[in-house]
Amino acid sequence: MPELPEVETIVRMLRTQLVGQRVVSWPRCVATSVAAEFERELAGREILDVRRRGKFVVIPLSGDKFCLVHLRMTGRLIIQDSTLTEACISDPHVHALFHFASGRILCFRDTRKFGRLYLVDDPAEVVGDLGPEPLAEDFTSQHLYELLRSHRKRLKPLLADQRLLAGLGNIYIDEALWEAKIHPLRLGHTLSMEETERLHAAIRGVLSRAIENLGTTLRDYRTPLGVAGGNQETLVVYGRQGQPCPRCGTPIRREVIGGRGTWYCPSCQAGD
DNA sequence: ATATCTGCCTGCTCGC
DNA sequence: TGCGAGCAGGCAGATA
Repeated sequence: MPELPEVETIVRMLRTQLVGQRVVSWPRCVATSVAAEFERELAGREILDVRRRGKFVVIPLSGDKFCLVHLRMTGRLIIQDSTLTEACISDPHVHALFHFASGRILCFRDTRKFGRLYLVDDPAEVVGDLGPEPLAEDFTSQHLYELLRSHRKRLKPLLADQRLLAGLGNIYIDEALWEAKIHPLRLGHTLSMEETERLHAAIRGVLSRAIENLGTTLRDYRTPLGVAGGNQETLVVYGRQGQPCPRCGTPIRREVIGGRGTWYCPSCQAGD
């Protein structure tokens, strides 16, 4: 499932491949009037940049429009040679296809159809409510401290709330909490400054490392050129119930918190 | 304000 | 072997 590092990896590759390209057509999308509108609106526009905001891909287009993509669980953006256009169109999971004058295509493929495409005048219509970027230079531990104190929520659902902090998902929350040695059920406002500094460093460290490794591939995620990420090798707790904590040897525990599978070390991360 | 539940989806795993 | 049940989870929306 693409979280911040996966989207960042995708955005970097798309940027090198697509900036300056012109959308020729949009031959296929879901059969709604909205899709027809998409096709009409996109044709002829040039891709000016490819950026990321939280887990969104943000594509500024010529003519003051923005295309935004959220991959949710299984969404993928794939760059291919147009010789494969027919194969893409006959793929039942391909829901949209950008054609470019260069002869390449960009496929939006999503087996579970949770992903979303947007075409808007202002990105704020879609991402206006997102919290700060955890990797931004000006996102300090003091900011995180204030953010944690502003809500009486448990850390797991708090860190997953995109309105409070943008980009974290199930995997990196669990990994960051393990690294910071903090229990996922702790109430955010009970963290000391020292604990907050540990969490701040852990979040940024976990995300930065994942970007260096081109993202975490557990099943579906691939870069736009079809390559799996390598960060799954570095995961310590996510999906590893019963396996020994590499820090203390205690078996990793799985618990459902806020409706999500949550993995943590009951010894290192004691005290909820 | 926060927690909990449902729906959206499909592929995969598990148990019979 | 085959099949149905249950599960996974980001997010929106409803409800407690």
